[in-house]
Amino acid sequence: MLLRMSSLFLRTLRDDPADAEVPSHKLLVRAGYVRRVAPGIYSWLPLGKIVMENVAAVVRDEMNKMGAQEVLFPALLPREYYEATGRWTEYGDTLFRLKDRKGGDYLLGPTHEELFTDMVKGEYSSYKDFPVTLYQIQTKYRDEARPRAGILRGREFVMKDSYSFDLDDDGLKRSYEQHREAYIKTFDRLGIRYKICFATSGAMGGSASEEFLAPTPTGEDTFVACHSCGYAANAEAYTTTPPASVTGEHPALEVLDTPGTPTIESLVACMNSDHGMAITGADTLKNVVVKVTTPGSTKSEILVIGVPGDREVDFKRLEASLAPGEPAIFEEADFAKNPGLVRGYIGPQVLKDLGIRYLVDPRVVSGTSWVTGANEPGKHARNVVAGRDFTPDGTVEAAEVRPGDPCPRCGSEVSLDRGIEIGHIFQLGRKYADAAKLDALGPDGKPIRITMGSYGVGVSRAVAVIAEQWHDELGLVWPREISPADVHIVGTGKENQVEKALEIAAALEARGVRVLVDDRPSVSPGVKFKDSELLGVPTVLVVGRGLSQGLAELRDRASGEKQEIPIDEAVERIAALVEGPAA
RNA sequence: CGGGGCGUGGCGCAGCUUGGUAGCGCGCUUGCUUUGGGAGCAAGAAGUCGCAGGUUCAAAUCCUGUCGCCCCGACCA
Repeated sequence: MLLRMSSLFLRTLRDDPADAEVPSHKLLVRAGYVRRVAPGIYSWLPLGKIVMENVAAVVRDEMNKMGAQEVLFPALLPREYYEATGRWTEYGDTLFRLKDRKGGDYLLGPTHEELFTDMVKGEYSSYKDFPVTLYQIQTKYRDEARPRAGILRGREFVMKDSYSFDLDDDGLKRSYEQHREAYIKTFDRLGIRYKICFATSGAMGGSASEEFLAPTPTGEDTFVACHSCGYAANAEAYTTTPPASVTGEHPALEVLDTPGTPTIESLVACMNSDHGMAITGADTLKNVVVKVTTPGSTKSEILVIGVPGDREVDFKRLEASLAPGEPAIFEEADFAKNPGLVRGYIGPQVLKDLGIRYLVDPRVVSGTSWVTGANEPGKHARNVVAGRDFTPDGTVEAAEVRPGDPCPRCGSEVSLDRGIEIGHIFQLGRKYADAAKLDALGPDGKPIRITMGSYGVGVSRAVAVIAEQWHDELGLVWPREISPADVHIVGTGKENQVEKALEIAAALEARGVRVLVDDRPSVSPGVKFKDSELLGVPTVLVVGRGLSQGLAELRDRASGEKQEIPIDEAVERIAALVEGPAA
């Protein structure tokens, strides 16, 4: 491959685009890899297209190596497939919907579980056919409420999704492990730093699920990591370690006057000054009311969540815990309709009588004593003992996770970081197989319900993540396998320098090296250097003022190292770099 | 959906308070000079000032409405 900048469809920008915030977005636009067309929708220019293909090629290679077979489904799909699994309605506004000329409902596929399942059902029917794993690299569509961060989170994006079909749980486990290994190899090759995190399976049901999160400051997912045992989990999947249950006598429950204390802060201050206590927010029990709806039903249930007063309820964690139920904030109007719930002074003592379900943080174990609301305006109670004065209906992971919280595996302190999801592996189980009645006929003549796994890699997102993790103040710094070229040859000013650059470029191309050569006439050296730094090709060869002494300059984009080399050795030196020490 | 900001040549922005010739930088075209760090000089091309209505002799500027976009939050791969 040989790209000449004199004719390459490329325009680099000196200024950051006004609408870009994150580094990958700014750089991919400035370096002329992508251009925005509509919110969350981007065009890929020649260099960007090459980079995306390179990422796709790595993903494809690793999928093929693990024995998966590539297929391709349409992006434009009729409603009926998503009707059968209920997702036409469940997916909500995120689904891009459209009508054909006859008024028939169509959608742009956000994922393709239904199609894969249906295809396997159509072709395979014997246990001898299984297991099988299929994948595709497709453009997906999600009408996100708020697309952001350029390529990182678009409404149109390229994704590799694969599905495994197995006869039993052990087979599913094997398929899952194979994908896990393949993903590790894939992301290693892509040069992405990542953390494999336990994840919640959410509304999709199923059991084991892990996310590959690439840590970056601009990430949207929060994950918990333990640096002593290596445990890592999406914040939604973090499990709180409950203290041992407490036995022993507590003084009787006592109701105190605490006027004007609807918040934990004011309550703590009042207790300590007016009632001779020495407590912190952690000694109080905060009770948060939510209403929960289940998809497909219009009724909502009132639910009270009890967490230690020093912690906020993390709505994402609560949602994950309650899935498929969807919690919503209890509003003024709701309180008005439920006079038993006194806003700011709710205590669990009366919930049983009100017939309201009460779930508590795992730290609220039997025998613990709390300061909490007395269900009357201006009054709180102390010595409210779990198991004596109230009995929760269960526990719930809803409280926020904080750095320093205990690791559920080894007890050390965990840290919190942000990351971007680049891969997700997921033991789906039989939800889709059940919906499609996907069976194989067993050796005994009886049908076996197939069990599935689903696995995704964000291909276009990976491009942005690599840019996010591999750049400096000068521009992009691509890992070689992803880079649009192996070497960027800069021929500065003088005509003979450009000629020599082209000559070396041709020789390298003949060796199978992918070359980008800056042969633009009458462009000043400064501009060419800046562009080479912005574009981020890993190796840069400058054919310039040294030419008359038979020298060229070899630069490493990542380290910034420069060295003068005899120009006659340039081809060999570069070929060696590209082919690697082993080859 | 809540909060904040912005719509002016391809890109980045000024002008709006106080109405009167549409301006700057980058990029682009032509010529000459220049050629190791986003060159210089000269001459050019390119804008329904988001849209609609109103006020006015006159609107990018004032008023009303509307559409769109970006950022933060809520929500999602």
